Amino acid sequence: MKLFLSTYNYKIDKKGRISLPASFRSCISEKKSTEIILFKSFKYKVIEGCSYSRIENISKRIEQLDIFSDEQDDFLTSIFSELQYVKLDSEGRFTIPDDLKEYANINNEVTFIGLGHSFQLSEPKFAIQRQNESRSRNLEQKRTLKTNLSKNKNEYSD
Amino acid sequence: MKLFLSTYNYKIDKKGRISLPASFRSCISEKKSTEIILFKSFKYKVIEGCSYSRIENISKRIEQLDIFSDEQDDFLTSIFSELQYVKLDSEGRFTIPDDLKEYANINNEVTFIGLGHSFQLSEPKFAIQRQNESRSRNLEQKRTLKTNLSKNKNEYSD
DNA sequence: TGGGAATTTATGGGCGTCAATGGGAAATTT
DNA sequence: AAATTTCCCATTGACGCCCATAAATTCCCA
Repeated sequence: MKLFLSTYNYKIDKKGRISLPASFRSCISEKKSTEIILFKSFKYKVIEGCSYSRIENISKRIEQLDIFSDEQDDFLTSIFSELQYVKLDSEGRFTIPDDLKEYANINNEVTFIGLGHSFQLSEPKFAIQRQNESRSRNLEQKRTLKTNLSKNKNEYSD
Repeated sequence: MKLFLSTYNYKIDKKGRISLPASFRSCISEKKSTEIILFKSFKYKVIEGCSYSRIENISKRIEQLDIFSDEQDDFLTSIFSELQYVKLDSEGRFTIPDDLKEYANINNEVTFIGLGHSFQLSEPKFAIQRQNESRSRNLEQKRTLKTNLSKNKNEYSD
């Protein structure tokens, strides 16, 4: 599976439809999938999205690995119950469910943010704010970043 | 994987296209890849580039961080959302996204600088300036060159 | 080893396709 | 029937694909 990358700004049309960025479509189209999964981010007032296969993987990890405390498990369970299937039309567009739209303060415009195996949908101004925040937090903690990135260097050929 | 080496000066044509140096193409063509990844350098007003497989490796490292930790979250947001897929045409050319062009003050001409596992795209005059600076810094620190090489390796690995 | 042939590279331009967006008509629902 | 959803078609600008060419590079063979 290709990774969800980059940032896109799209408009919601009068009928409430919005295009999933073409590069995102190719991230979920292994079996010409016409569905995505959307849910409320538990951290921020944004919508989280991913492919169905991602949900399957997370589910397996929770079952097999015992690394989650009861508390976290409950947390995850509550997230799963909020997952929604969302269909894409023949042009690759979809409609954001009302409750999610409200949760993320989304009106006419949406910013898609790629996060590797998932993506976020958010109100454009809030998206910029979040990107700035995480960038500056990363810069402040530069040393942690370097250590982590170079630690496993030898495992990879490039 | 072959390393990105050397320096090249290429022109942007009327349609906004520019050739990826042939030697760079052979660095990403493991599976006849026709995509590169571009993003704003964290350090300078230049564009950074690499192969997709390099991003996959970084992704794997980030995945090893705790799920839902602020650390992982900030990495995902600040790194992946800033990366852009850029396709090469059948002649090995690509178009530099407008926001990156603006960030690096690029107009008609571009200097490619090989950096081993990645490369940089910059405004030609700025490229010369940067090369002079780093050359003189290296001369000043001649005695500690060996030590610095291993240290710098990590700095440039992202 | 030299020098011409074949290939590759950097660059140019035409044109068809696709992406993002808009809107109407048919199908479904209440 | 009114409202919502699904399917189909339209538009515009950007981009991919194709073909072309001149310069540079590599290859080959005498």
